[in-house]
Amino acid sequence: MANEYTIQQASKMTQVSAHTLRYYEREGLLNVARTSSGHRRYTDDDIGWIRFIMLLKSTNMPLAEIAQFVTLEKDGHRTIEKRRTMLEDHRETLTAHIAQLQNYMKALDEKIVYYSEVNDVLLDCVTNTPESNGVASCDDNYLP
Amino acid sequence: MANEYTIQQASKMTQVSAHTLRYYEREGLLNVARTSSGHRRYTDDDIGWIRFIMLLKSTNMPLAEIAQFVTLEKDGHRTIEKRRTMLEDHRETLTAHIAQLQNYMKALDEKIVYYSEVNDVLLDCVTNTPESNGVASCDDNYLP
DNA sequence: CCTTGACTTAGAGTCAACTCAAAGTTTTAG
DNA sequence: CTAAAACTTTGAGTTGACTCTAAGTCAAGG
Repeated sequence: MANEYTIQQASKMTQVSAHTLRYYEREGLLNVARTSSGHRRYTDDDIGWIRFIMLLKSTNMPLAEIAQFVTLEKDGHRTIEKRRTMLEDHRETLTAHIAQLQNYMKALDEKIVYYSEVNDVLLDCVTNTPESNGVASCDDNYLP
Repeated sequence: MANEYTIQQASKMTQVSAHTLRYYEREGLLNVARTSSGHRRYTDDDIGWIRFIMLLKSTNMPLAEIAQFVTLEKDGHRTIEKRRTMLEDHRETLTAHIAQLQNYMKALDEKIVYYSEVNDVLLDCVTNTPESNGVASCDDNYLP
């Protein structure tokens, strides 16, 4: 239960490259124990924390903010309230972001419908001889 | 109905800075007419197109892909089918992305619940005298 | 003991998407 | 007609998040 992993093993377990793991440590997102010779040894807690970092990252939290979270963590349980608040704020941001994406999705759908319709019109143009039809849309290049 | 706008006006109308509008043009996302002296003149179609670019961008389409879209547009209606396909592919990507964010949201909620619970436990620790309770979690710093 | 592969660091390079600066030209208001 | 504001270009700088290189140290198998 007190497992330790090299950077390569940690990399495999978390799908984060060793390069990036070192980078995260330099940026203060991670604080990994070392052997006497200076090699990193990741614990299960570290692995869990890296997975959490990936979760925050995937939901658009910037590294700097994640680093701030870590700073709070170093100050122990006095900061738990603050950290929960950070997570809740982040949750709000994410909710808003998802809602906005769903709106964009609607707009995108409308564009797609529009393209389908224009395509139908143009198929008509092709079916008839080019000269035999003077519909403006057959010559239009622009599609908003 | 054949309105024309300077770059500043276009910027105001689309909320995209003049800097960025020039940048987009350099990157092939935009093709704006000029006055005889070389000043840009944006049409209503250009404004519509910029808004469309912003939509694609907001839904994570990289500029390079948007530029490819423009290239197809230049080739006229022969490429409409292709462009619709691109939009549909993009729609799929967006759908998947939203679904994933919703999953992350669930994971985030679990973390928040966890933090709330830990906080409750710690409040207990504070309420009782420090020495009178030997619960490990009162001293733990790590929160996965 | 030796080799091979894994590890270490500091610092440079990359990429996307801007963002700004400098030096010069054009437009417009008075 | 002139001064100020707006425009032009080329090219460099910035930011966030990596990604790689070089030069060296360490660890495990035969």
